[in-house]
Amino acid sequence: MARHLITSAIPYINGVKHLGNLIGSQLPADLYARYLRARGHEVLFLCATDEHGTPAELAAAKAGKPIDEYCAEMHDVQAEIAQGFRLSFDHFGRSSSPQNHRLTQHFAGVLADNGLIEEVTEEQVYSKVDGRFLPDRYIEGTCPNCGFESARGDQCDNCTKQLDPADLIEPRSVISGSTDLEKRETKHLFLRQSQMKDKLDAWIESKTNWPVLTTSIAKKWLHDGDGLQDRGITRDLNWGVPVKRGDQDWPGMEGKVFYVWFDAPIEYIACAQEWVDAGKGQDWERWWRTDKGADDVTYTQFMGKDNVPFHTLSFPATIMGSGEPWKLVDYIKSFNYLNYDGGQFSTSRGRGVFMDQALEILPADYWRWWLLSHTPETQDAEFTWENFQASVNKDLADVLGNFVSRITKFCRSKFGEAVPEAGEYGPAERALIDDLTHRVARYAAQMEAMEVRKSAAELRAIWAAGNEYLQAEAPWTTFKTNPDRAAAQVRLALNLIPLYAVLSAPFIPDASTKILEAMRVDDTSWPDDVSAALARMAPGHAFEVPEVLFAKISDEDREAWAERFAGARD
RNA sequence: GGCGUUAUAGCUCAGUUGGUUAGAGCGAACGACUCAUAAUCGUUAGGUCGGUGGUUCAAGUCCACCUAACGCCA
Repeated sequence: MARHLITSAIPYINGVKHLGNLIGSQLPADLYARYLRARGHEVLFLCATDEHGTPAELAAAKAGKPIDEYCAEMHDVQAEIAQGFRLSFDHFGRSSSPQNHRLTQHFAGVLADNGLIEEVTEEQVYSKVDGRFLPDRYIEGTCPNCGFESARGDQCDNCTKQLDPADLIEPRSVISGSTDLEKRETKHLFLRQSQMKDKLDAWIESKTNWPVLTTSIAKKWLHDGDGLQDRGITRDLNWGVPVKRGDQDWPGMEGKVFYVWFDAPIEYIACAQEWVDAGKGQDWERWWRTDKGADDVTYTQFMGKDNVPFHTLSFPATIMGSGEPWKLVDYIKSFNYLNYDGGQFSTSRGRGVFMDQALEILPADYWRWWLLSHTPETQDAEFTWENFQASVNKDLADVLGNFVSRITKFCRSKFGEAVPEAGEYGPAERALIDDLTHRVARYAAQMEAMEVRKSAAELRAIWAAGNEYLQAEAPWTTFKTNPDRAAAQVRLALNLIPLYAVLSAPFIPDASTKILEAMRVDDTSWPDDVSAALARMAPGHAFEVPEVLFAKISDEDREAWAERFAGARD
């Protein structure tokens, strides 16, 4: 029994996320959390919404709502969708929480005390009409290079030339369209990451068991060009954590907030406080303070590759720089991208399947299985409707669903809806148990190692082993000449069902529950002893033939969905 | 323009530090079975591992160049 802290990258607040976001962090994190709980470990699995920053402000403005109201609503929407996908967070927090405000200000304070914060004065574009500074990409104008009229301040979308807002002809605010812009001086805080480069470098070097995707990205940022750069951690915005030095005002920083990338990872810690304050647990420091019990915690983070720099460098710089005994991450599992039918998922163009839409058309288990069994672990992966339909129909409906169906129905017709008691197990049964013992051990090892696709493949092989056994032993034939022998075969095959349900629960929790209910099995303990686990349903144990577990996806459905999600959302 | 990633059977993907006849699932063909969601099980076919050259006793696995796709950056 060990203690595991697990966090998933926190999704941004401005809208429903697509399947690529889901498989890139939350879903594999959930798989791991469920597996570890099933093995009897103590798990704290946290996630939250990332609520600060300009995109959130603009999304709220577009929705015609105050920013705080908008975020509260979107948080509830995302929380409900997460529940719909059965993401088993112990708490789904908010980076805008008072706990995170205090903690973020605390970290900034101690970092400043340790000489790791620098005040820098720079010029930025200010829009008088909007009453705010404008980030580069929120300034538009005519491209000096190609004449394109909607070139953004950072780059022209037409000729791809990189631009400075000052280059634009007739620059205007994207927010209001106002051309009344000017350059103003503004002061910001920078986190002196460069001071900690060697320490971070040594730390990354020591993580020899991390995925190469994780370490290679970290090393690139550490060593490329001039090496790790200091990073601005404040912005001229209204919505965010007000800049304070601990609980003291920060002279010269009035009206400014911390940059979203500074406060977002700190929410991992604040979220544990929210978890306690919500009455769901107690003593969050036992998970986060190595001086208060977190020394024996194993902390694992899950994220897409775009988030790796912040988790391998920026956030550790914050933790290390504080000089306080906060828990550092032990393992970072990162993922590549999921592409949609030959291209990228696109939130802006509505291309691909979004989480709410996915749940509208199919139960969560279908998505969980396909996504997890195709997780982009070693390279970018590809979602196509043909592949989705084929995989789900074959794996879930045919291999697993039909297995449950065929053996329960056969038993019902020959022996009734209870486990038959006649007959003894012979060599074939012992061989199956032996085979499954090895397979379950391999499955556990893959899950332990967070090898998601390999775990899924092994689980499928375990399902198939039941079909192989039935096909080879053919109880329907045996029954004609030796009913007792058939009874023993059916008894073993029936017992495979709850075994499969328990093993499969991290992947397909709903189906697992349905199966166990139909089999009337309450014992969901992990099958450390496969032989014993296959005796869970004793002779005479009554069960019900379950409803069809997984209906197949028809060609008509597939074609309709492919068309619906090709682009231009709603 | 610079940097980086990827390119393995029709499809989706595995292939530790270079080492026997390159693997899996799906799809295909054929066969078996008929309990089951026309499901299952078995067998077979299919790849000069993007191209060229090089290092090595030995390269999908290292190096150079080329091509293609994608990504990041100034």
